[in-house]
Amino acid sequence: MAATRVTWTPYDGALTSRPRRPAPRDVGGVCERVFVSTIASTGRASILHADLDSFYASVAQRDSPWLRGRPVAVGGGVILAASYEAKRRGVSTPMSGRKARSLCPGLIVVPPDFPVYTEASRKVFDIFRRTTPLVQGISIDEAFLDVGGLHRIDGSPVEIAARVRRLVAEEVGLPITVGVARTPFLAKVASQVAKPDGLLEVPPDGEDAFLHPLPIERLWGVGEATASRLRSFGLTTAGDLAALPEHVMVGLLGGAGGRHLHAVVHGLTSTELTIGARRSSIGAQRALGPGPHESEAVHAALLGLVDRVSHRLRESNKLATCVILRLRFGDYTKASRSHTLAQATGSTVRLADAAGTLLRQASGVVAARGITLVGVALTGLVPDAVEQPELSFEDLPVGTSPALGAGVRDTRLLDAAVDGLGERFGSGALTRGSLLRSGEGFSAPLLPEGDGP
DNA sequence: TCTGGGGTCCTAGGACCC
DNA sequence: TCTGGGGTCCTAGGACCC
Repeated sequence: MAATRVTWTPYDGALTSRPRRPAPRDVGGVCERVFVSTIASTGRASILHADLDSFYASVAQRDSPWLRGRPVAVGGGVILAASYEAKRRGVSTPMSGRKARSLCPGLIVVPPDFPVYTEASRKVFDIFRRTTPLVQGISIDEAFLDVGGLHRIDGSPVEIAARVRRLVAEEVGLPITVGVARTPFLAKVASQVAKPDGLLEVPPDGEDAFLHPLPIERLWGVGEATASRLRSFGLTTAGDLAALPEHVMVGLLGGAGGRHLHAVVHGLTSTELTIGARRSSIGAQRALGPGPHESEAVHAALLGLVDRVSHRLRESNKLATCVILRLRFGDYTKASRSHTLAQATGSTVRLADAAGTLLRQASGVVAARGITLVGVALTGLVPDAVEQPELSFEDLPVGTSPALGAGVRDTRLLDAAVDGLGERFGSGALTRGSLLRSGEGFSAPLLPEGDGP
């Protein structure tokens, strides 16, 4: 630790410009625009990991001055974020609201406000992109920045990090911690160590001194299961792991995990950022409560989720080739079922059919264990070459159907429904204006409005 | 002490093909 | 006809992250 340097003061020096631009690199994907930063010279600490502190809670304290200095948590049934005043009293995430209140009497719990977070995040990422074109977003509140070859700003990485912190404080009003190191992994660990509201550089010649005393849980990627496995072998610090040869680590954790962790504790992870990589899955899930739940209710919830994810799928101009059904049960065990489609699709009807089939296939385990959560994920995403119709359900001259749910946007769903009605009752007599009721999902017979049960 | 919603990546077995 | 190895895809599950 002695070799690390902590800087707590903002940088106010003059700025000069020095533009450089990375070359795009084809990584084999279709229409991928992936940039890999190659500017960071090995041997220099020029990767920043910038991480907003207790993001949601900090936004609440920013917007409601009376919350400042008090223990604040954001969430409801589950704590999504806790201010440092609350964290010091033992509140953490994810934790039930009830437990958090019992640990911290006087805790102020406020509901989340996601549009406000999205806007704050956008402003912070604007600051990142004004700092360097090489920004790799990790989540709504953290990103890596490669400042080894700056676009407009000069100064040492630590000076730039201090400037980012000052700009975020001045322009967005939020505290942010920055770690500076030679690799993204080390920068990430540095920022976690420096929290809250800190700045920590790990100089290249001080990496082992910084990393090796840390408990294994501090290593990015080591969670509860891995940590307890390692501790059962008497391994408690990063230095303990560094003393082991790679093949022993592989024996303990398996191929990829062992090799990765061995590389991590020897500072051998990549120095590059991956920028522009695209999402590989789209999912949604819903907790159903303790239950029991009727199978129709579970099916209806699933259809609502499919509608949501298929809408997001089309919004991002993609098609999906694989549908995954996720289930959670009363005893917190989980199960999943997946189905690969013969052809990629963006159709709510086809995706709903696949998801519904998977749910029926899983009905045995659902009945046996008591379902408490249902989720759906779409993977195998490919670009959609065909323009999707922009019509929304609300635009169409039909009344919404409770069975379809509000916000069904796939016009092909409606077409299929109309086709179904036409087949059943003869075409011509029915229009969209006389849609639609269904008690059992999309493949069930459809009845004209007013004729339902 | 029972926990929400959004993701990523890895493993392992089986099927299938060459 | 039998046997083997390698590669890839599919499926289910698990770990981890914020």
